[in-house]
Amino acid sequence: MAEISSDVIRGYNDIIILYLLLTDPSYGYEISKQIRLMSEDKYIIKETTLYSAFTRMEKNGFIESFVDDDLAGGKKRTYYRITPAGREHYRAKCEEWTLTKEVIEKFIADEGRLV
Amino acid sequence: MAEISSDVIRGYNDIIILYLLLTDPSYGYEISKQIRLMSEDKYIIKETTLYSAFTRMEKNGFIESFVDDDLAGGKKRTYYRITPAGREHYRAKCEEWTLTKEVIEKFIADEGRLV
DNA sequence: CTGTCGTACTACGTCTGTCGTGGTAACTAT
DNA sequence: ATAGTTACCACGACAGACGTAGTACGACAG
Repeated sequence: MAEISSDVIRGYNDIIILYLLLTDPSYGYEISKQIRLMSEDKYIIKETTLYSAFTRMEKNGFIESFVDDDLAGGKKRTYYRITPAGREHYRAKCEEWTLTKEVIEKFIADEGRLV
Repeated sequence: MAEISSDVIRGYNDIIILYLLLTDPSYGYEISKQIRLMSEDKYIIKETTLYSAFTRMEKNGFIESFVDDDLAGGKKRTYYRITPAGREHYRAKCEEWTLTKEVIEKFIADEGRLV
C-alpha cells in the first residue's frame, strides 16, 4: 500500500499533533500510535520527527510540557498541553490548508490531459 | 489576503511545474507567470525555487532542456520538456496527493472541537 | 534467567527543498 | 536617462525531516 512521504506532509505535522492535543494533554508514544490509527497506517510519524516537533513547538509557545514521574517502576513520561497560541496556530494552519488545497488541485490534471 | 507559505507547498512544486509542461514545453519566466495567474496570486513561486526545481528535475530525468537562442537581440531562453519518466512522476505525485489530502483532513477539527 | 518485545524517550549528524541576496544582460516605454 | 519587464544564475543559509544509535524499565516466553 502506498504511504505518504514525509516531504509531502512537511509543515503539517504541526496540525496533526496539535489536533490530538485539542481536547486533552498527551505524550509522544501515545500520539504516534493515534496518528497511525487515525490514518489507518497511511502515515507513521518517525519518532525523531515527533520529538523534535515537540521541542520546536514548545519553543514557539504552542505547547507546554509537564512530567509525570509517578508511573510504576519510577518511570517518567512527558506530557504536552496545547496553549492558546497553539490553538491559534492550529486555526491559522487549517485556513492555510484550505487555501493550499484549492491551489494544488488546480494543478491536478484530469485523465484526458494526462495522456 | 492570505498567501501560501513555501514550507507548506514543499514537495508540490514538482507537480505544479510538471502540470504546466504536460501539453507543451515552456520556460521559467512563463511558468512563474502561469502559476501566479492560475492560483489567482495565492501562490507566487520564488525564482530561485523554480530554477533549482528545474535543475533537480532534469537531473532526475523528469524534464529535458533545450535552448532557443534565436530570440530578438541575441537573447537566449531555456525551454523544458516533460519526459515519460516525468509524466510517471507526475501521476505518482497526484496519487500521493489524494492520500495525503485524505489523511490530513482527518486532523482538521470541526468548529465544535476547536473551542 | 536469558532474550525479546513493548514502552518512552534522547542525542547527534545528515540531507534536501526553499529562500535571501545579489548579479548579469538586453529590450521597452517615459 | 532611468525605471520596468524579460530571463536567468550563483552562493550560502536555514529548518524540518530522517537515519542511526543508545538508554532504561517491565512483562512474558522459553
